Amino acid sequence: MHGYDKHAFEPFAVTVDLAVLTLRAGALHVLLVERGQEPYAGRWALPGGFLLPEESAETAARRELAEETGLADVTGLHLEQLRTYSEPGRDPRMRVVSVAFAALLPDPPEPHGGGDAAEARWVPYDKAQGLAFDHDRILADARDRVGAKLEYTCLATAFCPAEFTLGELQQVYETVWGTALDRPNFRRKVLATPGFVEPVPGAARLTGGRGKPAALYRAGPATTLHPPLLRTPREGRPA
Amino acid sequence: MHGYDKHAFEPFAVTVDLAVLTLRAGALHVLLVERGQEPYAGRWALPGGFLLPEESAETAARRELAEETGLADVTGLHLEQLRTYSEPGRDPRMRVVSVAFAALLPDPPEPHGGGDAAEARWVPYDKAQGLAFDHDRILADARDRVGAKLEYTCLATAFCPAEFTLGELQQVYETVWGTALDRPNFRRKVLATPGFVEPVPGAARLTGGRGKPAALYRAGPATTLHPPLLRTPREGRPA
DNA sequence: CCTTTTATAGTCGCAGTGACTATTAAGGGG
DNA sequence: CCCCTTAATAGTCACTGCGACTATAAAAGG
Repeated sequence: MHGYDKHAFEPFAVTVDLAVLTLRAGALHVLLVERGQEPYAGRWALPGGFLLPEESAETAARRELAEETGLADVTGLHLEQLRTYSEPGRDPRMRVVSVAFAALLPDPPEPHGGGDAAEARWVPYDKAQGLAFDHDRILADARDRVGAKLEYTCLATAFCPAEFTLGELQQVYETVWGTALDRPNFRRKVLATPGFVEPVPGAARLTGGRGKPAALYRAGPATTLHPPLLRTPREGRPA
Repeated sequence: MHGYDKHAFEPFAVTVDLAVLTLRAGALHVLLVERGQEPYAGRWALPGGFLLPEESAETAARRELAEETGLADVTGLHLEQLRTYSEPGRDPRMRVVSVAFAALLPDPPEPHGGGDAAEARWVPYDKAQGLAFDHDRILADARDRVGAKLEYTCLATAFCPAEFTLGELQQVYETVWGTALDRPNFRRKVLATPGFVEPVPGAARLTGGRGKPAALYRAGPATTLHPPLLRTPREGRPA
């Protein structure tokens, strides 16, 4: 009803919390910071902080992302607003409303404890439990959201560098979903989806490893996948 | 970084805004209220209001929903958190962070202007333009979200009464998506999806109209649709 | 040279689906 | 009462997307 002029209103502290996700060594990792103060001193938590007076939540999230990762340029990175957590009592000291974001990084830098001396570290998703506040829930929501959006959007390319192989793209799906995918079928599906990826014309090659060199692709103009790349549980195959 | 103890923080006003959607006469309608005060006096806006000190955003949204619709019991209604709008300047008077929700109603009551004398009215979605604040955008986001979730969740039943015919369910899809669907195919698809709907055993009948009476169904236990009910394949190269 | 490894190409069969036709069960008008 | 209309329900058919699988190509290593 927006009767600002008639009703008194309670002021709230507004923060952003970030679930910064990346892939390291074939496993999903999340950036955590160690809390130096009460409450939850010594516990790990998602990076985050207060909104400044002239910032939107998105702006604040991107600022925190830059501070926490130490990356010079975070403008190209995918930021996804998850939802807002506003339960009374989620912070024992005061009433805090927090807007949660997921951020997807292709190449994880070694983090420095940003402005606030607290240590920052990449932690495998499965080991990231017992976080401060309601951050366990936020992190779980982030993974759910990202996993779901892989199905019907081009979000997977946000985990990849500018140029990538189809094998790397497939690893994104396999790692986030925790399932194995058939390589020829994945390839057929991705290439059949218009605008998902486009080949890098200057031919290919990559991966100093063994085997036949793979062709390079970059993200295409599409944002949504038609038809979607559906998750179908499949037993692990002998790799 | 949650350095509450080190940094000063700005207090914000936190509100909820509701896009209350329903189907009347085969068209999507939204509940709007007329503003009585500046800014935007005389303009239509989405219902909403401030969070009370001990309320979560969801609780506040449900309270506002009850006040604005005059419904005695809103506990069964579907509330969907959309996103949070926090751009500075979205309210010309003060810094307001607003958590937006979509609410889905099966049977639209005639609204009374809730607590705040302002008039409330059902407006066809297509006519709801030029709203106050950034409510045009919130309303568009609500429709996008609902339309998308119809594809892969059971959300459509939230627009239907406890018992409904497949024809009514199909009208939900057709109205929200703005496309016509083939009736036999829709029927086949819905019945083939386990847990989507279940027949009301006491046989059927409804709709005082002409034609063969339709069987009645109620919502099933499923929440997601496997496989999804995809919208008419729209090919695209956006941008 | 052969083996291993990884990328890429192609085949086969089934399930889901779009387009369409047919049948059933009501009401209304002559 | 008969017939027309209306709407729900049943069934057909061809195409396609996809899962499962096999085969070939191009590199590195021994």
